[in-house]
Amino acid sequence: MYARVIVDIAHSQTDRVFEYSCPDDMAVGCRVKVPFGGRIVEGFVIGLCDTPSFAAEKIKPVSEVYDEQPALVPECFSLMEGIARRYRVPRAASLRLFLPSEMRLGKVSEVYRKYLRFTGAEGEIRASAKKQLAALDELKGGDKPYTAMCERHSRSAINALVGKGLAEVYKVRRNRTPIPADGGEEAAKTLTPAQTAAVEYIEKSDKRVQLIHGVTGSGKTEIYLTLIARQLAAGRSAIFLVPEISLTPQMLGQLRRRFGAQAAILHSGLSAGERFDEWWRLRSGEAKIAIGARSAIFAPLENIGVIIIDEEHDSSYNSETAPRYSTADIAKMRAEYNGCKLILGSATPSVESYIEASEGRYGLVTLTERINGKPMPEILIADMRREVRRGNPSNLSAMLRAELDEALSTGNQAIIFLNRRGYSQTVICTDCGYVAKCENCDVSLTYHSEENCLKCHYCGAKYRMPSACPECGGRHLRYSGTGTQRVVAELKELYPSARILRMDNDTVTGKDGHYKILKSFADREADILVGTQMIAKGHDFPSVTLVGILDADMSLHFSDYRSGERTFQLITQVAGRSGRAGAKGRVVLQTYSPENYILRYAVAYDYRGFFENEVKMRKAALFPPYSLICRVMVVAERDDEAIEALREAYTAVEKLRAASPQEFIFLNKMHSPIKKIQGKVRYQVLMRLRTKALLSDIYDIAVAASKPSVLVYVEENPANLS
DNA sequence: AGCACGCCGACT
DNA sequence: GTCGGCGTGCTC
Repeated sequence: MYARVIVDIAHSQTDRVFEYSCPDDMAVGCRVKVPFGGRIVEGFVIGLCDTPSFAAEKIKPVSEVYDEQPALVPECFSLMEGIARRYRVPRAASLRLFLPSEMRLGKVSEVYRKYLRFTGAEGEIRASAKKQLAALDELKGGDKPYTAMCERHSRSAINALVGKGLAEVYKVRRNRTPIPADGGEEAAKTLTPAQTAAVEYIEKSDKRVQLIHGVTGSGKTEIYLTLIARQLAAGRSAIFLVPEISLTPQMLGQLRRRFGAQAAILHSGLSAGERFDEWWRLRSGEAKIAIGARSAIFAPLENIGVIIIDEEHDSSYNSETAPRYSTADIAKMRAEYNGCKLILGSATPSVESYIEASEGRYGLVTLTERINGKPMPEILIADMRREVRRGNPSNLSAMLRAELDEALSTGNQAIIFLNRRGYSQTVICTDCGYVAKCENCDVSLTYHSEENCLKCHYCGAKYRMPSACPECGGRHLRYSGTGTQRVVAELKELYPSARILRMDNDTVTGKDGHYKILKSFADREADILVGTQMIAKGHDFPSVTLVGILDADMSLHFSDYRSGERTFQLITQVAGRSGRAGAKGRVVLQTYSPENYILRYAVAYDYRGFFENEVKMRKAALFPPYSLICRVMVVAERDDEAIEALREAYTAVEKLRAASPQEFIFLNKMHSPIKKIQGKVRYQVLMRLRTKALLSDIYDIAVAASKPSVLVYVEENPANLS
């Protein structure tokens, strides 16, 4: 028997199948150790054959087999090919996605618990061997843990029994299963007519992908859970994906209560051992539901009955390291392979997905009513231009302050949203115009008042806050642009008795930091929560009646075709935090562009209106999905090497354009908007293409232009252009 | 990716 | 005369 092996070396030159002789009981999907060019490396058995296709005398034997049960499910091999081809990575790199990282290099092994069992064999025990007799007697009453038996009867006695064949040791894998079901079991809730209709529609539909567009609080989760439960009942498994930030203990506890040990959780907050065990519970079939962030799409499940991607518009579903896969793409491949549905859910679907649904390629479920029947909070627009004219230097408009007064005096809570951490965005010298910049990155530094220092938000470097301008020695350094720390300072002055909590990257520390702050706010240990993007995701705060959005414009004026979409999503999501249970909520939206159409649609909760406008705009201007924006990034330590690689890539793309000029709407090479990050220079070839026809050629160009010292990679419709 | 094999400069 | 630089090439 011969094993067809992919060695675990992610390099184009080793990205081939190697053949090794192996025992006849070898199984496809096992991890093995094999001799490879004078050393031993890990590999994956991707196939078996009886006759080798390589000179038999050169074939070596597999040196070690890791897994009793193959770690890789059969589906992995078809996905491996798909990913390797689609994203131009070696097959070893695509196979690594299917294994938890701690499983490679033998970092974590399984934890076993040894048990003793009476074999039933007849054997001689002298009457004087009292300990052995007593131990055997106990064993006859049932299997016992090995260590406990040793303590009770001494190890020598136990080993003597084993030696005589009267008892035997067997191992049971012990699971380090995280997040116990604390509150017992939770029964399925009765579905509303709208939810029932949604489940029925989805199950009857013949479309592979289903989009659920449901307003905040419309009960999407219960639909997901019902779909999962029904697949489990049919003997199939399920994958449930949420953005990393939504994997809160509350959310996981809810799933544990509902599905018990059938749910396995895969996420970065777990210890290596926990993650390993949860993974094996899925692989062995003990658990049937994989819950996690993006990477859980690679869960080792067979016979998948449904795949769910909640908050499908969330950008965390795109991988930022090679292979730069889109989770929905992988999910589609898996849904196709398993013949199951892929459910995409969101209160603000991505324009791309909604186009697919509105043109009939995806099924579409629309939920317009909230479960509790409460209307969506009213969104008021505060015109900040008028505040400036009135001479209000504050970051808080008169309208927001009046609403804050009201909320606090009635004993309710408020959330203030501002997507910028730190105290001030930058420090500028009003004498000479000097702006403090990072030495490693081409960005201005953010002032942090708590540590009285300047921080770089791209590389984390800290600098001492200068007392005078380093350029001209001037003493007039001005804090320009507001961050969360400054808002907190301002609120403290205005509301000295209010308890204020801040949540951003600086206050969220440790794996539960995020949750701790939210819990403390939910427990009413604070009156006002000031935070960045991370407060926008679906957490329920029943007593929040006011949400303030300080600079709704910030994302609006980026020169990015998705800025309108992002702004709409952000406002809708943040607004959804207000008035979920009790009194009617309010939202104050501060802006310098109150007439902007994106804001108008957001205020009216008019997704359709926003969508139709957006589609018209993108069609007319040929923006995605009516074109493909493609960026070849060149990142290197040395400027000359980067420029050389950039030239090479650009010349190759130009050659493509000469051959098919009709494909190109735009092509240029340039510095990236942020010229340097973490000491590495960044250049790009930017292009807009009519179709995906040339995409694979572009990937080839990037592979060809990269070197060990120069990273060259392709981004399709990049989420940001930094 | 690594490691071997292989051909040209400064050292005991 | 040797030790060692890292350029090319192979790994079942």
